[in-house]
Amino acid sequence: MYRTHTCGQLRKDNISETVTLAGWVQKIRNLGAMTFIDIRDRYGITQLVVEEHATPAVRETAASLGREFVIQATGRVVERSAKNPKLPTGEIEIVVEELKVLNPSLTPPFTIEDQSDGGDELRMKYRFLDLRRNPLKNALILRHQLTHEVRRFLDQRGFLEIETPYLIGSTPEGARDFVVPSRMNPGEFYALPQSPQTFKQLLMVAGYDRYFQIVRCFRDEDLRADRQPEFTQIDCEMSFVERDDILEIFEAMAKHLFKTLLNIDFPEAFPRMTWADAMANYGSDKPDIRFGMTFRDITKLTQGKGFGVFDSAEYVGAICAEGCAGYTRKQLDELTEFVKRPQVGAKGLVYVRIDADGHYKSSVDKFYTPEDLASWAAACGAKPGDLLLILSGPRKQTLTALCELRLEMGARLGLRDKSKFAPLWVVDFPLLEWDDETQRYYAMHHPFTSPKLEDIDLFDTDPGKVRANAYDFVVNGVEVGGGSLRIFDAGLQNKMFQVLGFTPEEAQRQFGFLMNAFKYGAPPHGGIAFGLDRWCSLFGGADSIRDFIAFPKNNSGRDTMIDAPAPLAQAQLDELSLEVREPVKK
RNA sequence: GGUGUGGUAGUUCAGCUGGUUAGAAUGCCUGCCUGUCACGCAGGAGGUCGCGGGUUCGAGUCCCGUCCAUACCGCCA
Repeated sequence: MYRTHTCGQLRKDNISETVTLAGWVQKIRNLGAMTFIDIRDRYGITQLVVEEHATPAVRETAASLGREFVIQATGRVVERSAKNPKLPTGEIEIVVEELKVLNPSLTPPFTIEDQSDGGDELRMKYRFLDLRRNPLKNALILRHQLTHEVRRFLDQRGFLEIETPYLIGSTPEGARDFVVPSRMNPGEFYALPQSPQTFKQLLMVAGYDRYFQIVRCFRDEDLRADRQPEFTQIDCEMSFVERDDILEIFEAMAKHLFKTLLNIDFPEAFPRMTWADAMANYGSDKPDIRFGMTFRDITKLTQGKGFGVFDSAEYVGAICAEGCAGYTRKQLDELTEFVKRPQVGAKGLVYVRIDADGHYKSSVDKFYTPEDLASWAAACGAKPGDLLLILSGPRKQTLTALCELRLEMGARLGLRDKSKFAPLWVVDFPLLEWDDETQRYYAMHHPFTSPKLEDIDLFDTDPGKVRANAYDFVVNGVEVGGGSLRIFDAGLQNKMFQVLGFTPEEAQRQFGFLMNAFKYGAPPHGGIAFGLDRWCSLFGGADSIRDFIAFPKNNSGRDTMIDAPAPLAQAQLDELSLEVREPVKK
């Protein structure tokens, strides 16, 4: 038997018991005649003490130890004379009678502590050591609890977890596919799924009316802090449901997760906002509604007074920063620099200060009377002490820039508190999105999304105006889920492909299997998929999803620990009928 | 594909307008220490300044290129 207890288990109640612990050496403090050894495992840390009267063998072994050695110690649990309130086991220690090195360790390249001294790159290369640290351990525990609660919740409501294939066919729509060569079919390729979308729809046709899967998805696109090439979705689909049936059940799931993982109650229904309102008031399809500061369109109020910048602008929008009238010249200059950054993309920033005594001071005093400024303030609901920040230009671009400015102001004013959660449903997304480059419409969600029936006439006149039965679940400005009602009529699906510029032959080749299935009694259905990694980072109060994935990829899509991707041997290439055009430079 | 930031002991970093032998902290090694828990004290080892080229009497420092990392933009149905 390697151990009788874990390193986080022993308390005062165990005093005078003889126990055996096994774990890693966290720290050695040699005081000469006596040596303290902190032994660590997944469950905690316990202090071992090797006293002067220990056997020579024990003392010799103790002297030979280094950090991260795997050891086994047997001894008696005693009450400490000097207690450590920082440790759950801090009231006791083990007086070592037997000590064994189960395996030595090289000195780790960084410290295995909550605040490690190692940089990201190094810790990634030695991920197996990094995972010994509490922050990563806790992140993985959170992930486990989250998936466990999801399964529990959905199982109780009759959802079946069904696996779908990872080796499927490639489709050009959407993100780039990761591709896998087929040895048995030379020159042909599988693709890894970007999502199990079509398979879950086929399961609906098959009659499995409540399906879910916690499933890996793959997208060969550039990475971000919150984007990995392989990521995990909580993928769900239901039959014989309308939109609100889906929103209600998954709202209940979200509330269950908030309650069980963070002990946060949401007694009210989550707010719902149309996509059009989200864009007009927040300039984003995933607004952070932890704070207000919504946009006000003051285009009409600002034009015709001789200020060329506003007069020629398609859109003039303002936000009201409460209590910021005291902003200094320097702070306003900083904000101007901020909005001019290429990522924000505004040309300049106009401000109006409403001083405590009700006087107005703006950067455009030359062009506007105090009455003009007062009318803007009234439109924005501003009061003395507030600051209006105004951007102008082409509508779409200005809304985006104003969104960035709003988020920046929210951050500066401390309104984006990570311990607060503001969930939101964004509904009625547009069905299609025009792409200037390729001069065609693309499905905003995916090509199986059902249009709203009342908009169906617009298909022939103004396809860009057609709204979809599509919805996103947004928390604190992060898109954590999205879904839609699906098209279940072969004729309508054909129409959709037509609008997307597919010839009937192309549609048949790529999605014929689905269209064919729809001819055999497809029920009305719809679903939603949640980003598990993002949900973890949100609950864990982190900006990056990487810490919630045991073995993530770096920014270049590489795993530096196992050194993947890597070139293939020629024999392997030959077997796969592959030729590498340019040798890999290394 | 683009923009910004970074790359100097094992590790995290400092190193000014170019100028003797490139520093600190921590880790590591040795010795001392009976109540430590960021133990303490004394000593020691440890460097291709990412790589290549250029400017210069002289480059960690300036210039060009390149590689790597990272945040963002494009991209992500």
